[in-house]
Amino acid sequence: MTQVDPDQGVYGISVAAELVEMGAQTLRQYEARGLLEPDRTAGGTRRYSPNDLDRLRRIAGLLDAGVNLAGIGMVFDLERQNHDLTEQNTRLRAMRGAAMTPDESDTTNHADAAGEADLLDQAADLPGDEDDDYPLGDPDPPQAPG
DNA sequence: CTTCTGACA
DNA sequence: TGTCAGCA
Repeated sequence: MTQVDPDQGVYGISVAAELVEMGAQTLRQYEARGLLEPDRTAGGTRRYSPNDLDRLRRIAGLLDAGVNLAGIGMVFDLERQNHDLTEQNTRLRAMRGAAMTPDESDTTNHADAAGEADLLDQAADLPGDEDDDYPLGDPDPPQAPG
């Protein structure tokens, strides 16, 4: 049986917009905001995957909950970081359980010191490898009167 | 179909 | 702020 890749873009923007009950312009806007990145054909037209449609429905839900588009972008980024960190966590746990015997808690000579340091480096780099998108720096919003 | 700009609540 | 209409 040929299983369908849920990440594979199949729907054109009009079909996708109808399926999620949004305007096509709105879908383009979400992509411009970085909330979505549907596939593109060689000609440059968007192809939305089933996962993209789920993402669009989640955007609608978050908007309905009162989260603005900027906040939704933060939610998605945090979800990705959470996913990556969880993955690294399970790998670290698995490796430590396999490589260490009770007597070998010797601090001087770890057989897998190199590999362990490598994983630790990856874990440490995770939050930063996403170039700092949301500085959260200026607390005062630049707002024009009227 | 694409990007871009402006208007409305 | 988010959505929609019109243009090229």
